Amino acid sequence: MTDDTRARIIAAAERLFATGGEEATSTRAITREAGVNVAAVHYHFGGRGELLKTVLDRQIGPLNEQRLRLLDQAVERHGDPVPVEALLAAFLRPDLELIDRLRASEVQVARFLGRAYTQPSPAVARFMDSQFEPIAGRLFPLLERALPHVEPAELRIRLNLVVAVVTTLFATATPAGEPHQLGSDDVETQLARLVTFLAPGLAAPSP
Amino acid sequence: MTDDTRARIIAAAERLFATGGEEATSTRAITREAGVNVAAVHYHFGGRGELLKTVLDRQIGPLNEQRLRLLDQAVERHGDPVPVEALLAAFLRPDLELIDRLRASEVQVARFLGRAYTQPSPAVARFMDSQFEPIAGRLFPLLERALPHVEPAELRIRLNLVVAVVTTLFATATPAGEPHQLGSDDVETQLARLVTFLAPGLAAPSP
DNA sequence: GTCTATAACTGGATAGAC
DNA sequence: GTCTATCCAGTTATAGAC
Repeated sequence: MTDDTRARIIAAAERLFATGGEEATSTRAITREAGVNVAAVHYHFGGRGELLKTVLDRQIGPLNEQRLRLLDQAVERHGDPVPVEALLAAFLRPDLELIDRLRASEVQVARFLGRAYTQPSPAVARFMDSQFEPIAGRLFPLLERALPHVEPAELRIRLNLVVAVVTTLFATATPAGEPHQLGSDDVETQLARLVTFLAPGLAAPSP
Repeated sequence: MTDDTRARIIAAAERLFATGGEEATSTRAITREAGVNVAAVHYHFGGRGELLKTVLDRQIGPLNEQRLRLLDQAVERHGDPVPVEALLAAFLRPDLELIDRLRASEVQVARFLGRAYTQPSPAVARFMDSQFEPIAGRLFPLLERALPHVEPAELRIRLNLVVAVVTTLFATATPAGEPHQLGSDDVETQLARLVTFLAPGLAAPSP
């Protein structure tokens, strides 16, 4: 039952990190939730920190793969200057879908991803940066071509503000019963709202 | 020396919460930093939780007073429909100035205020809501008159997105030496950037 | 691989002497 | 008001039996 124990630990950690946040979740709570022994975490992962990185990677890895895929599709569909609205939608959709999945699951909320952005321990910070880099490397040149009238330095700052919004959407995600921050439970509506709000700011002339 | 002890505890707590975050700061660390006895926190505040609320109130209270003052000034200056840019500037300026002060002080960063937004314990969440309510009550009607073409429900959501940006500015504030997220160390420039980015999104037609 | 038992800490809180 | 001493709950981690 070695693989099973490992999987149960990961599942339990995802549930507890999601509801209570990383810092508030002890190894013992995880093993209790998983129904396995305390020592199993150290045996299978080497300690609490390694388990955390494993869990983060399992969430963010697929998210970013989807982002790259959607960006490719947007380029195919729209040709050279991809409209900024399409770029934004490709960038934001995976996040909204993930929040939606987490809200719908038995898990209460999905704030721990937001916390990974806003209050990273140094180790987590390095990890998050390394995950985001390939996305920015793909998205940024496309944004530059879509918005040639905005200076790249200004655009870089504005992209960080977009990321800031997404971050807080994670950090303040509500449970399934309560009303969604973006007003509707439908992901398409949420996406349309976000793009409508963010695209004009990205495209605004430099101050 | 009773008042002195109390003041020293508050000062030490502000320093430590600012650098390490609230959850990571123990009562014992605070009393060590303050050079007072462990029991003093319980004597003067009744416990760790009450101390935290005191510290939060000292930071956020003046911030919101300034916000209300600036909103009043904007109304005086511009007359009935205050332009959305002026409203945004009045709302955002106190935050940017506070971040700037905290960056310049001996304190490394000011992330703990961001954390109070994004990962509040239930008690802190209630406290933060009660602090924000009078601001929203003053700002929202002004926004509605400035942007009559946007439905109030839509506007409410967009205002939350604006707050999300501010939140993350706090949560990810950089130390004094490192480059500022908003590109410049000058608060006026930062404010102009933020308003330029956020105002068009607030004013956009409903999707 | 899994468990018990325990070491070695750190946390908040408080009783009681001063 | 301030201190010491102490309690007790909870944490990571690991040694060693099974």
